[in-house]
Amino acid sequence: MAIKNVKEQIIKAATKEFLASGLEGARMQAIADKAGINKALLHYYFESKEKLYFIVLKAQFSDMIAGLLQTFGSEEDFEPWLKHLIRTVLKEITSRPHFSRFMLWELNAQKKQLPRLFQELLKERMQGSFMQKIQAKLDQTAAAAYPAEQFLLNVLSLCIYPGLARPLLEQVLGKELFASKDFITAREEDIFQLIKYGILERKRAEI
Amino acid sequence: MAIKNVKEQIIKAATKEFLASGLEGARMQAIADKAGINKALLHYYFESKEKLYFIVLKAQFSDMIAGLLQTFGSEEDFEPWLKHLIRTVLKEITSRPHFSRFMLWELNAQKKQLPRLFQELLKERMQGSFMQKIQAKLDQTAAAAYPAEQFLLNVLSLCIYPGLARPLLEQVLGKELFASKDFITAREEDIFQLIKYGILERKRAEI
DNA sequence: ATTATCTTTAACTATATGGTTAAGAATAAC
DNA sequence: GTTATTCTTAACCATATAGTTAAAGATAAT
Repeated sequence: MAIKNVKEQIIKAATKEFLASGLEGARMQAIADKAGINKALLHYYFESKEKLYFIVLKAQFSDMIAGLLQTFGSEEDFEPWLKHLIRTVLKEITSRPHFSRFMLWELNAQKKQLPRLFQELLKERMQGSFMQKIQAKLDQTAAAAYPAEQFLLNVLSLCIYPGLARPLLEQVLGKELFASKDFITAREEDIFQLIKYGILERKRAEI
Repeated sequence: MAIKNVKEQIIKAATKEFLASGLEGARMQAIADKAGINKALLHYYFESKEKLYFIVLKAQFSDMIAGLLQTFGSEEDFEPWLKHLIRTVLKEITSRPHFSRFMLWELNAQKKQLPRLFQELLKERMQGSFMQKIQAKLDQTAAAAYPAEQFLLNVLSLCIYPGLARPLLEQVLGKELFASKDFITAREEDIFQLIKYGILERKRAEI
């Protein structure tokens, strides 16, 4: 049976197309081409563009959330936990080069449906309060009472933005930078140090 | 003569529409509506969607770059300079809520034209090497030899990402957070502290 | 072999949208 | 008052694209 194979190929192709071009920008013909089939067969398996779109999206959300939430809640001391966290976010982001870009764009364009879908999946996967866990981790350290929201913003910003703005930054910083293999590992270490010293040492200095 | 008035209104409307929806997603009818005129008059003043698009874009790029480059090159000591820099980036970003989002999306979609336009404007406005100035500033401090690229990435990430991901983050952190007036000022201070301690104290600790 | 399922081909419909056109109305310039 | 410019109306064209359809071919299941 070639069924599942083709369905899988369609989803794969559709994922690429939707993440690269959004719902409006995506072309059903392009999806069919990428999947190596024709439009008629595409509609034989999937009713409409919208249906296919939400199937793709749900899968993407789930994958992403799964990897992240697990790491956020892991039972480690602060420093190894932070390192682990940074590495995971960087890995999840770089392994899905178009996902965050897509999210930021599409969450604004399709403002009714996507936030709801996202919210549902978050609730489904998240047991207990997520922010409280982060706060608890912080409270084990010299940075006790440092707000978990700021912490989360810092980690996400530092990990996600560079990959997001890569095409832009390459114009300013030069094409070579991001291409270098060491860059991500160097970046990983730098983010760790920045947050460690930026939060812990600041608190120590304040006392 | 009502000419300039209408042209201005069209540009204003087009800017909104293009930044919100991109080149493909923007609708000429929507631009005409927003400008309070009809499609015929729109084409009476502007040949085509593409032409209008690039006029809008060039203006936006110029505005943005102007404000930023000035601050980056200002002659101040490190700490006031950093504070000034962070404040300016935050201001430029929050005053153009759709611009960075648009850039990240569209730079990828229209990959030939936009980077070239961006590059041209950067060269035009930038005298002397931009990164070298940043490095010079860093070298005045305890963080001498801290790479200017990492520094720039850190500042931009921390300032730009939260505004960018706001709709997403509000799902996780709650709607109230960003709405609060103090949030931006608190964020401004936190970014400053984070970079100051994260870079300077780290270097001191390493010695 | 026969049947059910999968797949292609190719023409077709419906709709949205960028852009045009021509006639005329309103407004300014002279 | 006459002319040139600005603006509206409303119909129109061309094109792109989501989706359909019908007929036939290929492949697997029985």
